[in-house]
Amino acid sequence: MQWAEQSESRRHRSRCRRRCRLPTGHPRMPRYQPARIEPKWQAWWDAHGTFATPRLPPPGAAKAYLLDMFPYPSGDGLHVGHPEGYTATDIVARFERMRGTAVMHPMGFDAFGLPAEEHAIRTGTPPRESTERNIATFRRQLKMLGFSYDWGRELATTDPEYVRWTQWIFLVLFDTWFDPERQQGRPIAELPIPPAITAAGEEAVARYRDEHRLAYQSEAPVNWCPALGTVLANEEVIGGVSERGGHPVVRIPLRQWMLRITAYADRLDRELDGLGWPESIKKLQRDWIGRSTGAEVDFFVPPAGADEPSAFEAWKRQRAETGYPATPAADVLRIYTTRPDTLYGVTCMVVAPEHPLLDRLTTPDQREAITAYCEAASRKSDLDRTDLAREKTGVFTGSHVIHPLTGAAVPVWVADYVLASYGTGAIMSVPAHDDRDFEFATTFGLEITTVIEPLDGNPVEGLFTGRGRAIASGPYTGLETAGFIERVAADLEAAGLGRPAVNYKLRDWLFSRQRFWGEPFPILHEVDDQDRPTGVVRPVAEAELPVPLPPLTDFKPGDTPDPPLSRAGHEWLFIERDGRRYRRETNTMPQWAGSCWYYLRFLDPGNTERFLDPEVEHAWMPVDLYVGGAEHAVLHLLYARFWHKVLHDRGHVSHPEPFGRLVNQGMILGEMEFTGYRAAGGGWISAEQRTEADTPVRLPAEQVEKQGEHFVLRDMPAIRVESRAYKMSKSRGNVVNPDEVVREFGADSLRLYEMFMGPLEATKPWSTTGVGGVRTFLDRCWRLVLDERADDLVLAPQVVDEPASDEQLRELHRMIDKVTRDIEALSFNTAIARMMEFVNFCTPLPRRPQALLEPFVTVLAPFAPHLAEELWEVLGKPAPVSLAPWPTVDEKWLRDETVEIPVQVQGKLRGRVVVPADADAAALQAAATTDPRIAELLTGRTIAKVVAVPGRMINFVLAKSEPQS
RNA sequence: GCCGGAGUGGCGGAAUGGCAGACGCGACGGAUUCAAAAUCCGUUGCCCGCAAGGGCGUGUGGGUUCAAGUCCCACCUCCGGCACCA
Repeated sequence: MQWAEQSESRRHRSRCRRRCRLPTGHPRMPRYQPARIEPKWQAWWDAHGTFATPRLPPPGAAKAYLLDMFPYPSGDGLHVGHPEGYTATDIVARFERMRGTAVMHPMGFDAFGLPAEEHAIRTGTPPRESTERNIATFRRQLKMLGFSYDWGRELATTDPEYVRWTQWIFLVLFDTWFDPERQQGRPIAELPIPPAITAAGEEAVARYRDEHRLAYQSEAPVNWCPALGTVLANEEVIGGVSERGGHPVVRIPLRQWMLRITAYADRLDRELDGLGWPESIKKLQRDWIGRSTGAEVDFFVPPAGADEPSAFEAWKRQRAETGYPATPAADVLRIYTTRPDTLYGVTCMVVAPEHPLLDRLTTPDQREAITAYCEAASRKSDLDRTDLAREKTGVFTGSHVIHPLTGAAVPVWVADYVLASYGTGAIMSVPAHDDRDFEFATTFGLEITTVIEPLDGNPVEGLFTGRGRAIASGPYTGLETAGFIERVAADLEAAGLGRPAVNYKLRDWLFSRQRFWGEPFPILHEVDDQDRPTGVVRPVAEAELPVPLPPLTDFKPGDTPDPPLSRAGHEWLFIERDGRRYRRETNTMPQWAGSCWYYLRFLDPGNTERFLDPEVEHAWMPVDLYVGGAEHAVLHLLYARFWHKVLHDRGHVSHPEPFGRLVNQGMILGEMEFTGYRAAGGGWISAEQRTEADTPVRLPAEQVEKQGEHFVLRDMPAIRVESRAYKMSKSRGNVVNPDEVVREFGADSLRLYEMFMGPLEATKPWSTTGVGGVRTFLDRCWRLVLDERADDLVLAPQVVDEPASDEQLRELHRMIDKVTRDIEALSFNTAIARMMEFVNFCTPLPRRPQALLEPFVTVLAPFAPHLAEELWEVLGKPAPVSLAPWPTVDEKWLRDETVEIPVQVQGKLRGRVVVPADADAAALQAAATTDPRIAELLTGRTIAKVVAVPGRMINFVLAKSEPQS
């Protein structure tokens, strides 16, 4: 394995050396040397401002906003996955520019983030320093690839001016409440205050407002690891201990900033409809939002010692009068269900361990068990609690509630498979028709009552979760699921016992982090003379933004969940305004904040008056094409849409959605690998028989061959070998470095290769010989125009200034037509294939008319811009080809005079005939039947039918005949 | 378990229901060269055949159609995502 890798890379290196070095003895021989021409043209574009974008599109011009997901500038530098999407948008940007479209094509850096902070903790270097260093590397690498960004618009989310407006948007969220009736965010000043609140005084009004803001504070349980001194994400907690170090983790409530994204759940779901996004991504978002419809139902909690039937009847009478209350009082257990048609199958209730009513429902003899159970549950992370493989656990509370329709007593249990954060934190358990309830009931030997049977009438033993027809359901017996749900929900509502309800899996967005390297919140907490918070919160005035990060030297987390910013000096931490003393908010925003609106700031990056000029916004938005990895299918794209909608509601942007068309580039895997397995004894073992004990060994391709379905060892065909490509990773050692590829093959080759690998959206393995293949193509382009044997850059002797032939023009215009359509469809691999065919066509020509080469170079320009500029110059055309007009296709060259038509007999290809392009069905048939082979096949047979598609094919269908003996 | 996506030569991949394998890699042969590299030209799905030609071929099994890689049904495998949301 070692050996194979070494020999391979040695081969690459030696090939590179041959290619890149000037040929000895002919120092001026003008070979294609990307290392020379690429920096030259990058500097030229820079100096001439070739890609600078005006503030507004010129009057009358179409606009195109072509956006890449901006990178996090990691210390590892650019990965070959980055240029894949970047090249795609760059080709479109360059193409659109050449067509006269006003193009917005910016780039920046998503520069807040954990790695920089961890680096800072390790080394003591301020995160800003390492971040700036990494940005410099990324910028150099992006420029090296010749992307046509307007670098004048570059921004980093960490720029103080950018942070200023991120904080400003937070204040917009803070100043907004969601009006459910209008389904719209509105200024907090317009929030109607109930008279009772007004009467209670100014403080009550302030509290009421705070409770309705889109940015609000709440006590949320978090994973706190005392040993590590930090709060951990759910994914970082395994089995109740920290993934790193195995330290205990406790769930503690902590004051957190939340964003009320759930208010927009419905719009975020519905407004996906019109977007030009992949259906799979829309579905991911819909699933994440997780809208479900059903009903809420109240189960009566009988007061201790009361006569239950009469208390229940009294409660029902009261409910019939007052109706269903918006918030449940302590006399009911409220549940949410998507299947109210199974109400008659309820055999038990289950509440989450955190349910507020649990304490009241617990009887003295069960208290000890319940307390122990809840404590154990509180120590588990969400991840442990939702581990499906785990057996159901739970404890009986000792008490019961009354079923609102049947009046039956239903026992109440507590179990952690019920989540406090969804619905009402309590469920009705219907074991016969829900698999989780079934499992729970089976574990604890609870009753199972069947109330639904399948529509086909065959009764089902045990669990049936499908829709069907109700049985043993009182007045609803015989109804089908949909009708039952509709009717029972209406009946419950009329009786004040329940109502139709909608629920979302989406939770409000926990927006604060106990980290240093993020945007400080522009929020002040009032403190008393002992520095204790009074609970009054005040936003920092807009004019005082940005709130900068304090200078710190120690970024380490502390012993308490207190954020690093709380260790800032007093001069940062405390501030006086209007005679009151305030302490700054010390949490910071998560990394998502900056990426929620960068696409807006690109349009107006230098604006010091506002976050974005409305005139500019109106002219460029929405984004016409957004390309990036599918890993952002949910979070980034959902968060950005949410912010955008709030900004829209508040009148700051003119479109409800930011990204019109979205495309996900596929992942680039490492090179294909063959893996054999050695058993403990040293002998080979076939891949399908291997066990954990066998050692994987990477094999060179020469030792492997394909036999039937599988790859086997060439020398031992009984031994199967695995063949696949893996995700690039440092630990696997299969990471391809763009710097090295550019050094060996050139930036144009890297760009072209990544586009030629396959469809943009497909996952595809890297192949270094494949890069060599496109490099060969570029070499051929070079030689098509230039004389490699001359001493200077001069045209090849075959290049002539004479008119192109009809055949050549036909070839040229077809190529232009295909490439144009393929760019529009983002089908770059086939566009490149077509250009290759064109070069293959031109190479053997003894005389190559300039009229053929010049349009070709313009078409090549979006793909291999540096080479195209150089060829353009040698052809004597004024630079830059990057802004030359895209060649127009002359339709007349797309039409053929004659076409070759396949002739089928009984659906099988039996010959071809050449006919005029406009030959109709009759002419086709006449031509086909004169072909001797076809005529012979038709002799003595009856033609039952002739299917002739003019310009396409002809098929003779024969009548059935007796088999000849 | 659920939801996506994909299965086509040795490999990456092309193919509005109408000539399967464009283009590239690799391999093989030739020209050039003292030799090699580079370059240029050619061959390359499998099987039978000297050839002309024929047969078979797009994960598997069915179906629709004059015609299926493409449409429909069932299944298998791989990749990715989600995962007790009542």
